[in-house]
Amino acid sequence: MRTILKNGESALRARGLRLTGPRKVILEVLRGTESHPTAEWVHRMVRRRLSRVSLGTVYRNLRLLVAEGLAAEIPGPHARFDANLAAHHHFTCLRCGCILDVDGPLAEPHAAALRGRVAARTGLFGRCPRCRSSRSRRAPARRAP
Amino acid sequence: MRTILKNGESALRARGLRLTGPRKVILEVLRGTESHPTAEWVHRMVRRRLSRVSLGTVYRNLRLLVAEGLAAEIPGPHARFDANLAAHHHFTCLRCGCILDVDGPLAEPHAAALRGRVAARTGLFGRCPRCRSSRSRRAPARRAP
DNA sequence: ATAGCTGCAAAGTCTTTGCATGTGT
DNA sequence: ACACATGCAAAGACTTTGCAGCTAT
Repeated sequence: MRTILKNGESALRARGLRLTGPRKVILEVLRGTESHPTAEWVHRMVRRRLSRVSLGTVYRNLRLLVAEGLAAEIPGPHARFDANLAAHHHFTCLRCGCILDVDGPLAEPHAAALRGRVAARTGLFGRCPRCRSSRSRRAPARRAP
Repeated sequence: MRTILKNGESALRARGLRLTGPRKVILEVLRGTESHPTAEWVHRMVRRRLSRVSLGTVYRNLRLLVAEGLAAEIPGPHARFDANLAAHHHFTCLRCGCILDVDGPLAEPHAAALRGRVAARTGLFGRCPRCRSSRSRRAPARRAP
């Protein structure tokens, strides 16, 4: 954890970006979770430590981390962010909204297009096993966060 | 084409949905393109034939087609829609926004989760070959539509 | 000192909805 | 007839941005 944070921090420094309080906490929150939090969830967590941080700042920093390659974004309304850059994919259920990590590699020929430093910015969409086996038209309770 | 439309129309009828002018044209436009149009693009095309159709109606019908399983949606701001339900995947470039079709199957174990009638509602995100080879930070001209 | 950040709030962008009016069946 | 659809415009949800005041370096 310490190492991870150091990495993130030095990565920022190396690019001439400042290590402000809000930014540091945002990075820590993002790296400290296995979930794929929304900006709002990150905001809530950050506020537990720095109560005056605004949602705007959270968005700005999240986008900055993505732009710098330090985090991945899962597009969509309620975009989710992920600091786990080890190559993996996300499966997003279009019905209940849950997100599952998928570790395996993709089959060629797409794998080639996904390798490299942006490899983690990937996603798969469909319906999760739970929703597929459920008959109702309504989605099951939406998973947090 | 005739068959395809008939299929779509009877599928709607079978569910007790009406075949109104706007709805018919929206379905035709969607089935008549290989691109992955946004709601706005569909709206423009529909208006060439029925000039009074509103964007709201286009959205309503697009969502209805997705809900009925007659079209797939690629989530995100500027959501894109696709009436090609043959199993395939979409690769979306996070920088320039282009979308490429990918025909191959996915590697296990995710493939299992994607098979079946919702198999087409899938997507891959990353950076397209063009953007990956380009050095600039700005995205190349956004591809139409 | 000073370029970069931040909080705040206002403005955007894309999408959904309410309501009165139309229209397939 | 009458339930379902539509057009219009207003409301929403989420995200971005302008600006004046802070703050790492």
